[in-house]
Amino acid sequence: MGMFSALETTDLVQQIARQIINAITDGQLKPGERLTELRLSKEFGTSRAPVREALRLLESQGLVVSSPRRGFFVRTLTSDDLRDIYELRIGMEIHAADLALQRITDREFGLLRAQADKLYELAEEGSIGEQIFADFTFHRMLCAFGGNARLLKVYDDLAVEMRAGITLIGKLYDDPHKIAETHEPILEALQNKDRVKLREALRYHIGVARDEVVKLFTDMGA
Amino acid sequence: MGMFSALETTDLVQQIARQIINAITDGQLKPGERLTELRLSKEFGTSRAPVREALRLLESQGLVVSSPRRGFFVRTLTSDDLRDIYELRIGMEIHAADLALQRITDREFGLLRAQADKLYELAEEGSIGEQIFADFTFHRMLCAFGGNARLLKVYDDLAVEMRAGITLIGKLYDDPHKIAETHEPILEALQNKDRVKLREALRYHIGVARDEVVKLFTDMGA
DNA sequence: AAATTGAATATTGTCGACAATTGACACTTG
DNA sequence: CAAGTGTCAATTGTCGACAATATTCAATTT
Repeated sequence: MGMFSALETTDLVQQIARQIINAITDGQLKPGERLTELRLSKEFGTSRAPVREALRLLESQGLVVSSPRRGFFVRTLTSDDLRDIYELRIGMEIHAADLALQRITDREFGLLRAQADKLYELAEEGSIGEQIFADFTFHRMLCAFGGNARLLKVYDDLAVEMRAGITLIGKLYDDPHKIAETHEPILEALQNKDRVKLREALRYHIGVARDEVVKLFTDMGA
Repeated sequence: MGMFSALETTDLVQQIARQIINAITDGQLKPGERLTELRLSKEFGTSRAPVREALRLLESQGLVVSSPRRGFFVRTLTSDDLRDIYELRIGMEIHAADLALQRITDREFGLLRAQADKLYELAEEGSIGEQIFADFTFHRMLCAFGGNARLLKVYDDLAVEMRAGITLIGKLYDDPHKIAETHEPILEALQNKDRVKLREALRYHIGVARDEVVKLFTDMGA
């Protein structure tokens, strides 16, 4: 390893994309809202070109939609979309966990255990945002330990959409203590190398989240 | 229904992206090859702007990679990449099939049956390209019948990469008759609504494909 | 000869401009 | 007054240009 670390190449497109993502997942930009290139480029102090490229990037991630000659709009999530996203998440995460079962190291398991413990802490004294982020981190770690880079990339894309959906709902979908506890069967099955139990645990765990999210979203009248 | 159908809005970016995809999956553009914007824009007779946007689109699909200030390159697939892609495909397709099991109609099952029969026909008298496409269509139909739009989109993205990998290998990875036959257990399990058998059949079927593809690819010295 | 340096060339990142298209709104017309 | 038409401002699609950066390659040094 060299003496110096690579300097941050501040890619303008990347920066713009990041900011728009944040604005959407924070709820500052509302679903269906029009994103005119000129307005955005003025806010960022750039020309329209990098904004357009950033928007295309976001379009491929499903965060915004475009129709030719009409421009870009923040994607409107329906309850069907949310159901699909969580449903897909179930399938991917079960598969990742299945892969992780065969290759997880003690150190990695320890990291998962620690992350689960963090959930208990945050259930006592954390903000909703922190709880959601910690929960997400647990599941992302599980996917990462599956060792499939392509899967992790898809999972991250899904996560952005999930976050947008949850922000839209605006409240936690269950008691945080209960959420923390439901991670135990997952860890247990992982430790015992029990594939069937692991699958069951994840299917149940995420299935509950899916049902709650869809329900809350539908109740809001979406 | 009106008298006229909507005129094709020939989106330039879309057209360019399509052409580049074809060139890559056909093997005209080789892995690692540099894609300079000026050269492409000259070939297409456009300016660089739409070319850049098309390349970003392809980047998000994983077909090309870019590094800042250095430009775009056709993605170089490693055998690890191919393993990851097929591994992920196993997980997604099992999940899609699981969903399809619960909701598939007789008509849809008939379409799958017909597609499987087509594989036998093509094993006798079809080109390799036709066989691969027919096989792919069968599996894509299975995913579609799962009813999850988001999953189908991810699957399609994966398919583009799979096709690029197969083109790179340049030959079929197994006896076409054998390939056709291995679809029977899938159809059987689907008809009998046997989730476990369906999962097993798919895992085996795609697992064989994964192993063969990775093996051929590694043998080529990649 | 191998490695290093430096100038020349090629390429990207970004910009401002212009034509084509869309959507809104006032205006005509029956 | 409803329906349709024409006009105008706003916005997108595309382009060519320029500065910043990367790559190439010949000259130089070790």
